[in-house]
Amino acid sequence: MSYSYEYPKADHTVDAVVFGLDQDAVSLKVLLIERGLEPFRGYWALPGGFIHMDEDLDAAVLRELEEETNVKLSFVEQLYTFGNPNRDPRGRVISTAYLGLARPSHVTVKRGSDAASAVWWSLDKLPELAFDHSEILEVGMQRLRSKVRWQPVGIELLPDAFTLTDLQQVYEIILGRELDKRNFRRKVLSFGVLAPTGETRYERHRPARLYQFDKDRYQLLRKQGIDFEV
Amino acid sequence: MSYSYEYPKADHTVDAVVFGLDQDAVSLKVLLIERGLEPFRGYWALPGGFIHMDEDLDAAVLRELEEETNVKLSFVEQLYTFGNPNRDPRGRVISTAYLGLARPSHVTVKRGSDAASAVWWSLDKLPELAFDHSEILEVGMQRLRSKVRWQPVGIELLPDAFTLTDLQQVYEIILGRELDKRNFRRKVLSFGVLAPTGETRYERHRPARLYQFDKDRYQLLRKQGIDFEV
DNA sequence: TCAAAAGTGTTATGAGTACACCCATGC
DNA sequence: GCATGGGTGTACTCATAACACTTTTGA
Repeated sequence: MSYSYEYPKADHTVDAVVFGLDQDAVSLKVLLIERGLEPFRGYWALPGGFIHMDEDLDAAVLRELEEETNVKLSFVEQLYTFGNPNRDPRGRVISTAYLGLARPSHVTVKRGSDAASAVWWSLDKLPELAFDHSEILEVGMQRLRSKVRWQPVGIELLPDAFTLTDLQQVYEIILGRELDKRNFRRKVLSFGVLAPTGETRYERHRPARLYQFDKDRYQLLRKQGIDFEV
Repeated sequence: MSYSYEYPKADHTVDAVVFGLDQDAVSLKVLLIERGLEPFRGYWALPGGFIHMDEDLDAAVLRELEEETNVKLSFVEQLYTFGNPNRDPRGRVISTAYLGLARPSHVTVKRGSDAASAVWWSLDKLPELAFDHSEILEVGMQRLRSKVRWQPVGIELLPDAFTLTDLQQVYEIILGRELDKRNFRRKVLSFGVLAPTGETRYERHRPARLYQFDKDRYQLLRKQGIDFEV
């Protein structure tokens, strides 16, 4: 069975909006690459590239991310497909954008493939981006903000063990407002998806209890339709 | 400036999951076409087709819908992009799916283009669908159900003037559960986006007040971050 | 006068929010 | 002993949810 289409075809790319935390867990960063090829050579852009003919879109994102930045994701979901006919000077290029989250421990940026370099950029001092990537980034940020209200997104950004203050800071960064410590703790603990490791972390002051995320219990509650609004 | 890519390219289509109400406003239907061409000739499928090189994705959906079914939408948004390499026997075809809503008054299905026929199907007795369209339809249904909790989706399915009982029935259909009449009315009226037309509709029993949707006021409240959970 | 859908308020419960002080450690 | 962040409980407000009867019309 063979069907042939001879008319011109669009190209298809994937691009990833990947967020991660700074080491001090106090600011949110986005992963950008410096383009090594035309067009927009020397500009900063979202990591991504052309899909292969035999790979799924999700696989293409992970591959491109691995090739260009060596970053592995703790979370990924499809964001939106951008198809404006003029969004790419090379011609008709449709791009499916993904939202990704990475833990700090997994971030070891390397040189590779089409990218001249790859760096975590602070969201408050971004460079001009190639193509329509500013628009894509904005959509990614909106999605992150709306996700955080219903799902324990913060956990995907933190290391395996973390303190409740760490977690609260992540939520405050993403939501862009301060939260009450007592209310926050009561709320997140009431979900029953956080378990103390028994360990503590001491840095200069009173040691803080470390917690870990109980993924099985989370999946169970999700199936029961439980929301996790903070 | 010219960049040429000679490797094989995927095709790109759009498909639409379009919901509408039956005349009696008591059941939710989905718009399907009967395929007139191979592959899956004679099967039922979501309306859609190949995008043109110079048109935006949104425009492509509306065009295909117009060509195949003559249905105009009161609401449309992008749903998800399906890119499994084996989803289409013709080869690599990536499809961006859209969610659409149509008012009953706008529904006048016609013959045209690739479709042998176009019909509103009840959701509880669907035929086997072509390609991965069952999966796409399921994603559309999920999106509709999650949207209904935050946005006055019901209004996009009803005619310009409607009774509160109409509106409640729409919500009950989409949510799949019964709602309390008094609570529902208090809630939807409290948003302040419904205005009585002054008219009533009488059919056999006590006449019901007709309402219309105040779109300007709705946009205003949305900008203020107001949610519309029912 | 009866059948059928339209329309209307009150109460109880639970969630969200605001708020201030003591505790454990390093220096 | 003091500076610093860790850790805890109560009271108020507001939204949700449960619940039953009267009104208006056509037949």
